[in-house]
Amino acid sequence: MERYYTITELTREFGVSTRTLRFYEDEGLIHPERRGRTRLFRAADRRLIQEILRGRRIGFTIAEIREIIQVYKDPPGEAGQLRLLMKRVDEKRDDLKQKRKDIEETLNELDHIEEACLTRLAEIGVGT
Amino acid sequence: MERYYTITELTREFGVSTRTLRFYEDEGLIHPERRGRTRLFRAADRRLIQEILRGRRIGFTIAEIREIIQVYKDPPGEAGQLRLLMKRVDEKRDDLKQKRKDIEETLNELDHIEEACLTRLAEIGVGT
DNA sequence: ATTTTCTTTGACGTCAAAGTCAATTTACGC
DNA sequence: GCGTAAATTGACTTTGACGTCAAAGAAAAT
Repeated sequence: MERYYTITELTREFGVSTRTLRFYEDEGLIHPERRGRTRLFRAADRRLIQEILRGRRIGFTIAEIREIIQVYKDPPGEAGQLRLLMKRVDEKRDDLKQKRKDIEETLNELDHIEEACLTRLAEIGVGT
Repeated sequence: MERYYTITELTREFGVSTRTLRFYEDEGLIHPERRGRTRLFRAADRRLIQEILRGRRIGFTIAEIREIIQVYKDPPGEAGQLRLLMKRVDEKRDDLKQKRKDIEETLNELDHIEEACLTRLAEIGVGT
């Protein structure tokens, strides 16, 4: 018998609310099993949630996340659809590369700020 | 006489609406000059807008962006404040590093998807 | 068995970040 | 100077992503 997770176990693990997970189900991102009305999350659901949250962290909308999941679940078979998908993938890639650059730059800025703080601290409170 | 930009020039350059720039002014992120009621944007405002949009792209809230701007404009002088700031900087750094990792992973996924598309395309429509 | 502790459902609320719209006011092109 | 295009302001609306109840049904613990 495969192990399953309760909803609160997962909320604790991932730091999200039950509302969030139910919301994701309403949005068609996950489909946990049911025993009666109670949701049973399997390892596959858990992994999917991890992916969803990763998407969320980098700013994907629910719709985008759903799209990606959809593509994995049932990839388009028709050539036109495939080309369309590749175009969208390309766009997303550019988007993410820009974001990565933005992040690098901001990390540099943060370094500068921290340095400035240290310098300033050394100037005033010479202790600690 | 220094050159200035009109609001629509900037909206076109950055792909945002006038409402957005006025919103940023309302939120105290920028302070363009005025001739009568009309806003005049200087090069400094323009650069600031670039930074704001960069912050936006990586998911900073208006409040966070305002905070960063504030720190540049008038860095805290008191030791406690400085340490607090450094803590916040550290947190942000962790956050951004996680995001960078998320992006790397997602870029990999996108590569896989694209490959799969190409393979599939080769299988069906053997010509272009 | 019954208390306590989840869990679910559904409806409504909220919050950030703008979008939209209407009614004026400029500014510009000639 | 005058018409037209652009800018401003203020109010209201929207959108996405949940939060917050309340009421009621199930589970677990004693």
